[in-house]
Amino acid sequence: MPERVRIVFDDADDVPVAKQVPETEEIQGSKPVKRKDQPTDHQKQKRKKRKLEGSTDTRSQEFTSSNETQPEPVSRDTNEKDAVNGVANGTSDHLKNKNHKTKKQAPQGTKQNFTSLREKAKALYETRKNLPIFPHGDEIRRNLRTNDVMLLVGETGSGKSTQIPQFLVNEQWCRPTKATVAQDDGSEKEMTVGGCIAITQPRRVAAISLARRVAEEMGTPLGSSSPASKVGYSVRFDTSTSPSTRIKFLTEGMLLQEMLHDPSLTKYSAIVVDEVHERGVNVDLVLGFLRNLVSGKKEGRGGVPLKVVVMSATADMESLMDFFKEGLQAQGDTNTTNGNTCQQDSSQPNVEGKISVCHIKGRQFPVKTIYAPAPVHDFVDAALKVIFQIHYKEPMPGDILVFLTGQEMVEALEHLVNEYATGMDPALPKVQVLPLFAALPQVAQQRVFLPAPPRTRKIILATNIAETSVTVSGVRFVVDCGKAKIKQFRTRLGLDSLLVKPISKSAAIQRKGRAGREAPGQCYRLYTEKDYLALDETNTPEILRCDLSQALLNMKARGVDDVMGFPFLTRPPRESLEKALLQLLSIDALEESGKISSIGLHIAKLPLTPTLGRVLLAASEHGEGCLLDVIDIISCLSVENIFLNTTSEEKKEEAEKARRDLYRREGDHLTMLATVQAYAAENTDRKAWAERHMVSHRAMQSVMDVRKQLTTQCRQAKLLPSAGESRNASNNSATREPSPVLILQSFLRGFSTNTARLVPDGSYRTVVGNQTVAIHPSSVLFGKKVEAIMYNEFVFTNRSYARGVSAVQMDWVGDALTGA
DNA sequence: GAGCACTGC
Repeated sequence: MPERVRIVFDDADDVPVAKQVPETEEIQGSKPVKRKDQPTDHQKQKRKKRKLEGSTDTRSQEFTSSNETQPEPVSRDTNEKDAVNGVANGTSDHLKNKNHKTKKQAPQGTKQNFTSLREKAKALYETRKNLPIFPHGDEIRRNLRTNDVMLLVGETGSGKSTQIPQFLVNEQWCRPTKATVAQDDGSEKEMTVGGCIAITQPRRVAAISLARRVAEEMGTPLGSSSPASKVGYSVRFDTSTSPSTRIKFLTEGMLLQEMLHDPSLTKYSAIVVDEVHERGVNVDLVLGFLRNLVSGKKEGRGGVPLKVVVMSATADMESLMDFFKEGLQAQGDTNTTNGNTCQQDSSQPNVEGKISVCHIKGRQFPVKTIYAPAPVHDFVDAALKVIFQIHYKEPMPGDILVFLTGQEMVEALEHLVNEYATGMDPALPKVQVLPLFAALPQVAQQRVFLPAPPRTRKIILATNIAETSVTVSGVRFVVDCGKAKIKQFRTRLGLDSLLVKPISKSAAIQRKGRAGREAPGQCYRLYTEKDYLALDETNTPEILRCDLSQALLNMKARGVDDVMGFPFLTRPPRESLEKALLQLLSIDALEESGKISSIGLHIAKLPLTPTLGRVLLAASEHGEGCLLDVIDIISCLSVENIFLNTTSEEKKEEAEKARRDLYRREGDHLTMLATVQAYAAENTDRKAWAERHMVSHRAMQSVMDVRKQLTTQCRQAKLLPSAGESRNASNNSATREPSPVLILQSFLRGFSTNTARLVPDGSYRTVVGNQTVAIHPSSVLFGKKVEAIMYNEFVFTNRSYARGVSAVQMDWVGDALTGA
């Protein structure tokens, strides 16, 4: 077997080396720590030249090398956070001992507790001082004293997420200020404005772990653990703050939610928007609202300025600069009606001076890039060759991380690598293949983090989950296929497409950076350098790829009536905006005038898509029992798949058997209801119950969280009687029979356009648009023929699929479409 | 006969 692999490589050796020296990507500076043995750039150039003239380095004959040495601006710094945590763990043992000693004298004393917190913070200060951003503290403070807006490029490992809030928290402008604030009704009110700093994060875990770290560095307890805590966080289902909180980490969605109640963000003196380069829809909305705030008159803040710091890991700051400049200009020259914005910066000195830009180098080991000499068509085959090429030639240690497009490819390659490895020379180190994708059970995902057995190289086969969400240590080799599956909403068809597309340059750089976390590394790109240079610079912002109805409802709820005039960092096509407006109109979230309706306002407050929110309100009209049932179903729909994947044929049969008592012939919605109710009724061991029924316990825990949140909100909105009021016995879900007709009719109020009818040839055609759609194989209705179906999602992968499907009657669909 | 990745008072 190994022979075969070798032969493949020998073939490749005949490929002539067509090496071009790249003009780009050779940026000086930012040397990683502890690298005395590294050659200088001059030496590297020399070596590169030698290689071109025909070196003995066999590696370069298979893959041309661009010899990138500089740490590129690697986006997304989960790394940074991990690195920081790693150091923290290193010191904490030592501190724990200290702690232990002092505890003997005053075991329970709060005072003692604070002393140890301070000691720990003191020790951490030494680490903080070494962060690349640390020397920039004064400069950053100085800039923000005069400017309200600051753009900061901080590469991976620069320490920006943890240090910026600490740099600013003791500034004069960050103190709470008494101000006279204009109220909505025109009256004025004396109130305190400012005092807090908010830092937004795209992910929950990041928000929580950063808060924990910053609390440690500041020597303060975390969040709600003490009323004196200065650092807290707020994410969905988990808010931990205190009356003394001055620094708060929150998810972008949480900040939007806060803005719904306090549009002027009166609690805050500064908002730090971190990781903007990820460009989720929420961050685009946050930036639009913040631009309006900083360039407005700030009546809602009694004139107290709000400082905005926008942080990104990629250097693409020009568009952000223009974005904020435009807002401040509009404020500055209200008299000028000149349509052309000034090209020359110097002609707008007032505006220019209000925005500062700061660039902080990161800390990353160099990663050498090796390109495929010719375009690759079979990624599985190409990756297999490269994996063994690395394994044969490169010394241990050094794990390999392979980026592939999806589960299918991961499993195919896993199979092949294992097959080759069985015939490998026993003298060679062993290999351990570890698949990694989101649908993999948690336990299997965790295996990636365990150290490999002795003399074993880990080979991690991952989807783009490893690009942002998960950091694996020990990786020195990255193999990148250059593609990813990307979900795109197609307005015209009203469906989501999940297609394999080339990644962006910044994603390629991000993937490559995963090899240089702990030591110099190598990145094998399974595409040519020419193809790399042709990639888009950045990922397509989500706002161009998704259904905009939720974003628009969000804006309408904040009083933005002219959504076409909203300051979008990237403006979605007019067609998408119009489609979303029509969609909102069709569910009565907007009035004919385009203003938000009372129904719309209600829906905007729910943590649901507008359609699901509409369903919830429709269900409330059918009584308490129906609403409770619909909440159960909606909770499932807003969570990942609750049923575990069935990989093998026998497992599939096993699952069918285990779930038989949960399946409902009416379809997926009532099946979900039966599952939630059975799970909730299980009072002894829910985990065991889930395992028995091949239901994901993790997903069900999330379902229960959402269910609780929605129930609470419905009680507050008086859609349900308050918790204290005794429930009508007939409404107890354990004893009451659900009404499938009422439930499905409630769903049709939101999903009337997501319906299809059976046509004589046995296929389904959408009622609106007459497109062919197939029931997704994961549905309980898969292979069944009913008069008509209603579905939650319309997805195009290899063909058009309806997911989340229930049987409905055509006359219900007719009623729902005509609004009867 | 099939599942890129996140997120929400």
